Amino acid sequence: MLQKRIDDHAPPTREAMREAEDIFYKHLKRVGLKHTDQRDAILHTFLETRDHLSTDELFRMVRKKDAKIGFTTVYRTLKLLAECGLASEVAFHDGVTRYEHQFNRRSHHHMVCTECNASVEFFSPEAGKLSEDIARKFRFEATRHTFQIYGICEDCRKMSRKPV
Amino acid sequence: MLQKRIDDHAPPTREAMREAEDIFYKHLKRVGLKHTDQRDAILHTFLETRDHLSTDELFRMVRKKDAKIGFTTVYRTLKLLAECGLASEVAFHDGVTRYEHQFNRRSHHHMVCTECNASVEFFSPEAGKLSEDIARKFRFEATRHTFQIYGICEDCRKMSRKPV
DNA sequence: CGTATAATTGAAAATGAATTTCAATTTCAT
DNA sequence: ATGAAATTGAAATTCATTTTCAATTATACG
Repeated sequence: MLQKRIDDHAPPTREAMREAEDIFYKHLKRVGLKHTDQRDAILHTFLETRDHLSTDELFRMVRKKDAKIGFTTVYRTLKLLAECGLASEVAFHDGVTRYEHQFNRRSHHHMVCTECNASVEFFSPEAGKLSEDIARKFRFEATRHTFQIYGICEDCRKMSRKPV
Repeated sequence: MLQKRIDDHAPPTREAMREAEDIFYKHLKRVGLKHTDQRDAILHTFLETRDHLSTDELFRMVRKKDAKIGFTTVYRTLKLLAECGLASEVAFHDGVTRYEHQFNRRSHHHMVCTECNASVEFFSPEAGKLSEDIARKFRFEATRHTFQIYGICEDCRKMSRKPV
Protein backbone atom coordinates (compact mmCIF):
# COMPACT_ATOMS: atom_id res chain seq x y z
CA MET A 1 0.00 0.00 0.00
CA LEU A 2 0.85 3.64 0.27
CA GLN A 3 4.29 4.18 1.69
CA LYS A 4 5.38 6.72 4.19
CA ARG A 5 7.61 9.33 2.72
CA ILE A 6 11.27 8.59 3.03
CA ASP A 7 13.58 11.53 3.15
CA ASP A 8 16.11 10.98 0.44
CA HIS A 9 16.68 14.68 0.16
CA ALA A 10 19.77 14.40 2.31
CA PRO A 11 22.55 16.70 1.16
CA PRO A 12 24.65 14.94 -1.46
CA THR A 13 27.74 13.15 -0.26
CA ARG A 14 31.05 14.06 -1.77
CA GLU A 15 30.81 10.76 -3.59
CA ALA A 16 27.40 11.50 -5.09
CA MET A 17 28.58 14.94 -6.08
CA ARG A 18 31.52 13.52 -7.97
CA GLU A 19 29.33 11.00 -9.66
CA ALA A 20 26.93 13.70 -10.80
CA GLU A 21 29.80 15.82 -12.06
CA ASP A 22 31.02 12.84 -13.97
CA ILE A 23 27.68 12.31 -15.64
CA PHE A 24 27.42 15.99 -16.48
CA TYR A 25 30.88 16.37 -17.95
CA LYS A 26 30.68 13.14 -19.91
CA HIS A 27 27.48 14.49 -21.39
CA LEU A 28 29.14 17.77 -22.31
CA LYS A 29 31.98 15.89 -23.99
CA ARG A 30 29.56 13.75 -25.88
CA VAL A 31 27.75 16.69 -27.40
CA GLY A 32 30.90 18.76 -27.91
CA LEU A 33 30.43 21.36 -25.21
CA LYS A 34 32.93 22.79 -22.80
CA HIS A 35 33.67 22.59 -19.11
CA THR A 36 33.30 25.98 -17.47
CA ASP A 37 33.36 27.40 -13.96
CA GLN A 38 29.82 28.68 -14.33
CA ARG A 39 28.45 25.27 -15.21
CA ASP A 40 30.31 23.81 -12.29
CA ALA A 41 28.90 26.35 -9.86
CA ILE A 42 25.37 25.89 -11.18
CA LEU A 43 25.55 22.11 -10.98
CA HIS A 44 26.78 22.26 -7.39
CA THR A 45 24.19 24.75 -6.29
CA PHE A 46 21.48 22.73 -7.95
CA LEU A 47 22.50 19.48 -6.28
CA GLU A 48 22.43 21.09 -2.86
CA THR A 49 18.82 22.14 -3.24
CA ARG A 50 15.88 20.21 -1.95
CA ASP A 51 12.84 21.70 -3.53
CA HIS A 52 11.41 22.23 -6.95
CA LEU A 53 13.16 25.27 -8.24
CA SER A 54 12.24 27.66 -10.99
CA THR A 55 15.06 28.95 -13.13
CA ASP A 56 14.79 32.27 -11.36
CA GLU A 57 14.98 30.72 -7.90
CA LEU A 58 18.09 28.77 -8.80
CA PHE A 59 19.55 31.89 -10.37
CA ARG A 60 19.13 33.77 -7.09
CA MET A 61 20.87 30.99 -5.21
CA VAL A 62 23.71 30.82 -7.68
CA ARG A 63 24.14 34.56 -7.55
CA LYS A 64 24.83 34.39 -3.83
CA LYS A 65 27.88 32.28 -4.57
CA ASP A 66 29.01 34.12 -7.63
CA ALA A 67 27.35 37.40 -8.48
CA LYS A 68 28.76 37.41 -11.97
CA ILE A 69 26.81 34.41 -13.23
CA GLY A 70 23.86 35.49 -15.35
CA PHE A 71 20.30 34.29 -15.53
CA THR A 72 20.73 33.08 -19.08
CA THR A 73 23.55 30.77 -18.13
CA VAL A 74 21.50 29.25 -15.34
CA TYR A 75 18.62 28.80 -17.76
CA ARG A 76 20.82 27.09 -20.30
CA THR A 77 22.59 24.92 -17.77
CA LEU A 78 19.31 23.65 -16.38
CA LYS A 79 18.39 22.55 -19.89
CA LEU A 80 21.68 20.70 -20.10
CA LEU A 81 21.14 19.04 -16.74
CA ALA A 82 17.74 17.89 -17.90
CA GLU A 83 19.27 16.54 -21.12
CA CYS A 84 21.63 14.26 -19.28
CA GLY A 85 19.04 13.12 -16.78
CA LEU A 86 20.39 14.85 -13.69
CA ALA A 87 17.39 17.14 -13.53
CA SER A 88 13.87 16.88 -14.70
CA GLU A 89 11.29 19.45 -15.53
CA VAL A 90 8.20 19.49 -13.38
CA ALA A 91 5.22 21.37 -14.72
CA PHE A 92 2.76 22.33 -12.04
CA HIS A 93 -0.24 24.32 -13.06
CA ASP A 94 1.01 27.83 -12.39
CA GLY A 95 2.79 28.57 -15.63
CA VAL A 96 6.32 28.27 -14.24
CA THR A 97 8.63 25.43 -15.19
CA ARG A 98 10.44 23.98 -12.23
CA TYR A 99 13.30 21.56 -11.98
CA GLU A 100 14.08 18.92 -9.43
CA HIS A 101 17.16 16.81 -9.25
CA GLN A 102 16.70 13.31 -10.37
CA PHE A 103 20.04 11.88 -9.49
CA ASN A 104 19.81 8.92 -7.11
CA ARG A 105 16.17 9.57 -6.41
CA ARG A 106 13.34 7.11 -6.54
CA SER A 107 10.41 7.73 -8.81
CA HIS A 108 7.93 9.87 -6.94
CA HIS A 109 4.84 11.94 -7.45
CA HIS A 110 3.47 15.26 -6.34
CA MET A 111 0.61 16.64 -4.37
CA VAL A 112 0.23 20.37 -4.83
CA CYS A 113 -1.81 22.88 -2.87
CA THR A 114 -3.55 25.21 -5.29
CA GLU A 115 -3.79 27.93 -2.62
CA CYS A 116 -0.22 28.27 -1.40
CA ASN A 117 1.61 26.21 -4.07
CA ALA A 118 3.23 24.05 -1.42
CA SER A 119 4.08 20.66 -2.81
CA VAL A 120 4.54 17.35 -1.12
CA GLU A 121 6.22 14.39 -2.68
CA PHE A 122 4.90 10.92 -2.23
CA PHE A 123 5.87 7.49 -3.39
CA SER A 124 3.34 5.16 -4.87
CA PRO A 125 4.45 1.88 -6.37
CA GLU A 126 0.82 1.41 -7.42
CA ALA A 127 1.13 4.28 -9.87
CA GLY A 128 4.11 2.57 -11.45
CA LYS A 129 2.26 -0.70 -11.77
CA LEU A 130 -0.76 1.04 -13.19
CA SER A 131 1.46 2.75 -15.71
CA GLU A 132 2.92 -0.57 -16.83
CA ASP A 133 -0.47 -2.24 -17.11
CA ILE A 134 -1.87 0.54 -19.20
CA ALA A 135 1.16 0.82 -21.43
CA ARG A 136 0.97 -2.92 -22.14
CA LYS A 137 -2.70 -2.60 -22.97
CA PHE A 138 -2.07 0.09 -25.57
CA ARG A 139 1.19 -1.45 -26.77
CA PHE A 140 3.20 1.57 -25.68
CA GLU A 141 6.71 1.38 -24.41
CA ALA A 142 6.35 3.55 -21.32
CA THR A 143 9.30 5.75 -20.46
CA ARG A 144 7.91 7.81 -17.62
CA HIS A 145 4.72 8.98 -16.07
CA THR A 146 3.45 11.84 -13.98
CA PHE A 147 0.87 11.60 -11.28
CA GLN A 148 -0.11 14.86 -9.68
CA ILE A 149 -2.83 15.52 -7.21
CA TYR A 150 -4.13 19.04 -6.76
CA GLY A 151 -6.06 20.16 -3.75
CA ILE A 152 -6.03 22.38 -0.70
CA CYS A 153 -3.75 21.64 2.18
CA GLU A 154 -4.83 21.57 5.79
CA ASP A 155 -3.28 24.93 6.64
CA CYS A 156 -5.01 26.71 3.79
CA ARG A 157 -8.33 25.17 4.74
CA LYS A 158 -7.90 26.51 8.27
CA MET A 159 -6.94 29.90 6.86
CA SER A 160 -10.08 30.21 4.82
CA ARG A 161 -12.21 29.38 7.82
CA LYS A 162 -10.50 31.97 10.02
CA PRO A 163 -9.47 34.84 7.76
CA VAL A 164 -6.94 37.27 9.23
CA MET B 1 -9.61 -3.55 -13.82
CA LEU B 2 -8.52 -1.46 -16.72
CA GLN B 3 -11.36 -0.48 -18.93
CA LYS B 4 -11.45 -0.30 -22.65
CA ARG B 5 -11.88 3.18 -23.95
CA ILE B 6 -15.41 4.20 -24.62
CA ASP B 7 -15.97 6.88 -27.20
CA ASP B 8 -17.96 9.51 -25.41
CA HIS B 9 -16.78 12.19 -27.77
CA ALA B 10 -20.01 11.99 -29.73
CA PRO B 11 -21.39 15.39 -30.74
CA PRO B 12 -23.61 16.69 -27.96
CA THR B 13 -27.29 15.99 -28.23
CA ARG B 14 -29.72 18.88 -28.07
CA GLU B 15 -30.53 17.64 -24.61
CA ALA B 16 -26.93 17.67 -23.42
CA MET B 17 -26.47 21.10 -24.92
CA ARG B 18 -29.41 22.47 -22.96
CA GLU B 19 -28.16 20.86 -19.81
CA ALA B 20 -24.75 22.44 -20.24
CA GLU B 21 -26.34 25.82 -20.93
CA ASP B 22 -28.31 25.39 -17.77
CA ILE B 23 -25.21 24.69 -15.71
CA PHE B 24 -23.42 27.63 -17.25
CA TYR B 25 -26.18 30.17 -16.76
CA LYS B 26 -26.94 29.04 -13.26
CA HIS B 27 -23.28 29.56 -12.51
CA LEU B 28 -23.38 33.06 -13.97
CA LYS B 29 -26.45 33.92 -11.88
CA ARG B 30 -24.77 32.58 -8.79
CA VAL B 31 -21.75 34.81 -9.15
CA GLY B 32 -23.74 37.81 -10.38
CA LEU B 33 -22.74 37.80 -14.01
CA LYS B 34 -24.85 38.35 -17.09
CA HIS B 35 -26.16 36.27 -19.94
CA THR B 36 -24.74 37.48 -23.25
CA ASP B 37 -24.78 36.40 -26.87
CA GLN B 38 -21.02 36.10 -26.90
CA ARG B 39 -20.95 33.71 -23.99
CA ASP B 40 -23.66 31.68 -25.62
CA ALA B 41 -21.78 31.42 -28.89
CA ILE B 42 -18.55 30.48 -27.15
CA LEU B 43 -20.21 27.81 -25.04
CA HIS B 44 -21.83 26.25 -28.11
CA THR B 45 -18.68 26.28 -30.15
CA PHE B 46 -16.74 24.78 -27.30
CA LEU B 47 -19.18 21.94 -26.75
CA GLU B 48 -19.02 20.96 -30.40
CA THR B 49 -15.29 20.43 -30.25
CA ARG B 50 -13.62 17.14 -29.62
CA ASP B 51 -10.00 17.84 -28.96
CA HIS B 52 -7.90 19.72 -26.48
CA LEU B 53 -8.13 23.32 -27.58
CA SER B 54 -5.96 26.30 -26.76
CA THR B 55 -7.69 29.62 -26.20
CA ASP B 56 -6.43 30.76 -29.55
CA GLU B 57 -7.74 27.71 -31.36
CA LEU B 58 -11.18 28.13 -29.86
CA PHE B 59 -11.04 31.83 -30.68
CA ARG B 60 -10.44 31.00 -34.34
CA MET B 61 -13.40 28.64 -34.36
CA VAL B 62 -15.67 31.14 -32.66
CA ARG B 63 -14.61 33.85 -35.07
CA LYS B 64 -15.88 31.78 -37.99
CA LYS B 65 -19.36 31.97 -36.51
CA ASP B 66 -19.20 35.56 -35.36
CA ALA B 67 -16.28 37.67 -36.45
CA LYS B 68 -17.02 40.34 -33.89
CA ILE B 69 -16.21 38.23 -30.84
CA GLY B 70 -12.80 39.07 -29.46
CA PHE B 71 -10.02 36.91 -28.15
CA THR B 72 -10.32 38.35 -24.66
CA THR B 73 -13.93 37.31 -24.39
CA VAL B 74 -13.10 33.76 -25.42
CA TYR B 75 -10.29 33.75 -22.90
CA ARG B 76 -12.55 34.95 -20.13
CA THR B 77 -15.38 32.64 -21.04
CA LEU B 78 -13.11 29.61 -20.96
CA LYS B 79 -12.15 30.58 -17.43
CA LEU B 80 -15.83 30.74 -16.54
CA LEU B 81 -16.49 27.35 -18.12
CA ALA B 82 -13.66 25.92 -16.09
CA GLU B 83 -15.06 27.52 -12.95
CA CYS B 84 -18.38 25.78 -13.28
CA GLY B 85 -16.85 22.46 -14.24
CA LEU B 86 -17.88 22.34 -17.88
CA ALA B 87 -14.28 22.64 -19.04
CA SER B 88 -10.98 21.72 -17.54
CA GLU B 89 -7.50 22.87 -18.18
CA VAL B 90 -5.05 20.34 -19.55
CA ALA B 91 -1.37 21.13 -19.15
CA PHE B 92 0.46 19.99 -22.20
CA HIS B 93 4.24 20.09 -22.31
CA ASP B 94 4.46 22.92 -24.82
CA GLY B 95 3.71 25.96 -22.71
CA VAL B 96 0.16 26.39 -23.96
CA THR B 97 -2.86 25.85 -21.77
CA ARG B 98 -5.53 23.76 -23.38
CA TYR B 99 -9.10 23.06 -22.43
CA GLU B 100 -11.24 20.01 -22.91
CA HIS B 101 -14.87 19.71 -22.15
CA GLN B 102 -15.68 17.87 -19.08
CA PHE B 103 -19.44 17.79 -19.31
CA ASN B 104 -20.82 14.26 -19.24
CA ARG B 105 -17.36 12.84 -19.51
CA ARG B 106 -15.88 10.42 -17.12
CA SER B 107 -12.62 11.21 -15.44
CA HIS B 108 -9.86 10.06 -17.73
CA HIS B 109 -6.14 10.19 -18.17
CA HIS B 110 -3.70 10.50 -20.98
CA MET B 111 -1.04 8.39 -22.57
CA VAL B 112 1.15 10.42 -24.85
CA CYS B 113 3.64 9.27 -27.47
CA THR B 114 6.73 11.41 -27.20
CA GLU B 115 7.64 10.69 -30.83
CA CYS B 116 4.46 11.58 -32.70
CA ASN B 117 2.57 13.38 -29.92
CA ALA B 118 -0.44 11.15 -30.42
CA SER B 119 -2.46 10.90 -27.27
CA VAL B 120 -4.76 8.17 -26.11
CA GLU B 121 -7.25 8.62 -23.34
CA PHE B 122 -7.79 5.89 -20.84
CA PHE B 123 -9.97 5.38 -17.82
CA SER B 124 -8.57 4.15 -14.59
CA PRO B 125 -10.73 4.13 -11.50
CA GLU B 126 -7.63 2.98 -9.61
CA ALA B 127 -5.99 6.34 -10.17
CA GLY B 128 -8.98 8.03 -8.57
CA LYS B 129 -8.85 5.74 -5.56
CA LEU B 130 -5.11 6.26 -5.23
CA SER B 131 -5.66 9.99 -5.33
CA GLU B 132 -8.19 9.81 -2.52
CA ASP B 133 -5.99 7.60 -0.36
CA ILE B 134 -3.02 9.86 -0.71
CA ALA B 135 -4.97 13.06 -0.13
CA ARG B 136 -6.37 11.60 3.08
CA LYS B 137 -2.91 10.63 4.19
CA PHE B 138 -1.60 14.17 3.79
CA ARG B 139 -4.82 15.82 4.99
CA PHE B 140 -5.39 17.51 1.67
CA GLU B 141 -8.77 18.13 0.20
CA ALA B 142 -8.16 16.77 -3.29
CA THR B 143 -9.89 18.59 -6.10
CA ARG B 144 -8.41 16.90 -9.12
CA HIS B 145 -5.48 14.89 -10.30
CA THR B 146 -3.58 14.22 -13.47
CA PHE B 147 -2.07 10.94 -14.49
CA GLN B 148 -0.08 11.01 -17.68
CA ILE B 149 2.03 8.28 -19.12
CA TYR B 150 4.68 9.14 -21.65
CA GLY B 151 6.19 6.61 -23.95
CA ILE B 152 6.56 5.47 -27.53
CA CYS B 153 3.63 4.02 -29.39
CA GLU B 154 3.75 0.82 -31.41
CA ASP B 155 3.81 2.62 -34.75
CA CYS B 156 6.74 4.79 -33.79
CA ARG B 157 8.67 1.80 -32.53
CA LYS B 158 8.17 0.09 -35.88
CA MET B 159 9.23 3.27 -37.63
CA SER B 160 12.51 3.52 -35.77
CA ARG B 161 13.36 -0.07 -36.68
CA LYS B 162 12.67 0.55 -40.35
CA PRO B 163 13.57 4.19 -41.01
CA VAL B 164 12.21 5.66 -44.26
C1' DC C 1 -41.74 51.18 -20.81
C1' DG C 2 -37.54 54.18 -19.54
C1' DT C 3 -33.71 54.76 -16.47
C1' DA C 4 -29.99 53.74 -13.43
C1' DT C 5 -26.51 50.76 -12.34
C1' DA C 6 -23.47 47.34 -12.83
C1' DA C 7 -21.38 44.03 -15.88
C1' DT C 8 -19.45 43.21 -20.56
C1' DT C 9 -16.80 43.78 -24.40
C1' DG C 10 -12.66 43.95 -27.15
C1' DA C 11 -8.70 46.57 -28.69
C1' DA C 12 -4.68 47.78 -26.91
C1' DA C 13 -1.32 47.73 -23.47
C1' DA C 14 1.02 45.29 -19.88
C1' DT C 15 2.96 41.35 -17.87
C1' DG C 16 6.11 37.77 -17.26
C1' DA C 17 8.39 33.55 -18.27
C1' DA C 18 11.00 31.53 -21.85
C1' DT C 19 14.12 32.12 -25.53
C1' DT C 20 17.30 34.33 -28.78
C1' DT C 21 20.84 37.64 -30.16
C1' DC C 22 25.38 39.26 -30.30
C1' DA C 23 29.81 41.17 -29.07
C1' DA C 24 33.25 40.21 -25.81
C1' DT C 25 35.42 36.45 -23.44
C1' DT C 26 36.98 31.86 -22.48
C1' DT C 27 38.01 27.00 -23.41
C1' DC C 28 40.67 23.49 -25.41
C1' DA C 29 42.79 20.74 -29.11
C1' DT C 30 46.77 21.17 -31.56
C1' DA D 1 50.94 29.78 -27.67
C1' DT D 2 47.34 29.97 -31.13
C1' DG D 3 43.05 30.01 -33.30
C1' DA D 4 38.65 27.91 -34.08
C1' DA D 5 34.68 27.07 -31.70
C1' DA D 6 31.94 27.43 -27.68
C1' DT D 7 30.42 30.40 -23.77
C1' DT D 8 28.75 34.14 -21.43
C1' DG D 9 25.41 37.54 -19.95
C1' DA D 10 23.00 41.81 -20.76
C1' DA D 11 19.67 43.18 -23.57
C1' DA D 12 16.25 42.39 -26.82
C1' DT D 13 12.63 39.45 -28.43
C1' DT D 14 8.93 36.32 -28.42
C1' DC D 15 4.62 34.79 -27.21
C1' DA D 16 0.87 33.25 -24.26
C1' DT D 17 -1.59 35.21 -20.75
C1' DT D 18 -3.69 38.83 -18.20
C1' DT D 19 -5.15 43.56 -17.24
C1' DT D 20 -6.86 48.13 -18.47
C1' DC D 21 -10.30 51.20 -19.91
C1' DA D 22 -13.72 53.62 -22.56
C1' DA D 23 -17.74 52.45 -25.02
C1' DT D 24 -21.54 49.28 -25.03
C1' DT D 25 -25.08 46.25 -23.23
C1' DA D 26 -27.93 43.51 -19.90
C1' DT D 27 -30.90 43.56 -16.05
C1' DA D 28 -33.46 45.17 -12.05
C1' DC D 29 -36.41 48.51 -10.58
C1' DG D 30 -39.49 52.32 -10.57
